[in-house]
Amino acid sequence: MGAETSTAADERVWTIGRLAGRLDLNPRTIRYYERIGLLPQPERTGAGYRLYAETDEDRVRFIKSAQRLGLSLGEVKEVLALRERGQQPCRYVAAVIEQRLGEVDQRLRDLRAFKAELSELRERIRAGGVAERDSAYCHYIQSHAQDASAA
Amino acid sequence: MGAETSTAADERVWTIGRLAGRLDLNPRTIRYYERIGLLPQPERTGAGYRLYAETDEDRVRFIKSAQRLGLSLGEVKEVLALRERGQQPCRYVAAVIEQRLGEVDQRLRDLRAFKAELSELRERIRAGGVAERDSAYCHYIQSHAQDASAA
DNA sequence: CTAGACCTTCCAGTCGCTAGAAGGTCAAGG
DNA sequence: CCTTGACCTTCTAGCGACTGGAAGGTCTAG
Repeated sequence: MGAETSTAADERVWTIGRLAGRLDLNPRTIRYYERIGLLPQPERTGAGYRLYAETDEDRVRFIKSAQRLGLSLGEVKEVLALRERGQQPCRYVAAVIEQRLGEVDQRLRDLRAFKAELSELRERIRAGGVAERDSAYCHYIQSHAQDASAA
Repeated sequence: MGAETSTAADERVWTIGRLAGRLDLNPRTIRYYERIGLLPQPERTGAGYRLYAETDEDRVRFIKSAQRLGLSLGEVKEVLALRERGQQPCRYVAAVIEQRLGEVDQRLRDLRAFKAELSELRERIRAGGVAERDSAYCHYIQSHAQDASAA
């Protein structure tokens, strides 16, 4: 817990578990990010333990923020790569946001339709409306499918 | 295309490609269903070609209907297994439908919140409100994340 | 000195397919 | 008879974003 490290003044250094704790993540997730190239190869102790500092924490936080906005890890990687090439990733980000919004709208429409369908089926189940005639598999599902294709 | 087969009168028989064509599926999907135990081992020709009849088509149609109602293939397998044990799967199905409805509601709430967040970020991007000050990664994402955590 | 909490690596599983590779089979046409 | 090309077979591996187990090394507190 001492503050002395070899190089910088306040270069706090954590093992993977501590970093994961700060970020509320599974250590495996951090290794995974490293493996797919989202995080650089960290320094190691003599025993091979990974060592992390604040820059790594920032980077993971950024990844998580971007993820929360619907960027895939592949897209996050692209953003990070653009930055590393000294370019502005923001145009790219803006395009992804735009695309994601379209997808969210579509998904909302789908989900609302799906909910209506499920609700209708539930009503029918509640009402006991489907007789216990022997349909091959499950009469709830099959009569529902029939009605849906008929409509 | 002849109607004569060895056993039953009108036992139409198709290869996997024809069955897939009727169902508008990839043949690989049908093999996949077989592999995970959703479809029984079909008869084979001397050359090893799979042979299917109407009962198989019905079964796949049922699988697809159930899937459309949000059952996972694991749950479909359970339904099928119940049927094969001579039990009524409908109670099980009703429970799954109920659960799925809850999940859909939750997902709708999440998605609406997510859309609001994305829209707000888009507005900000459009307005050009975020200055081009050099934040470490992408100022759109980071300023958004800050605001979100502050709120 | 030992317990147990951490760390390392590698391999495999999740879900619902989908694709590639390498090879066998079949019907039609030249 | 032979070839072409569309079909079929199997095996393996990939997608995304992790997560888990196994087998072993390391570190710290009591």
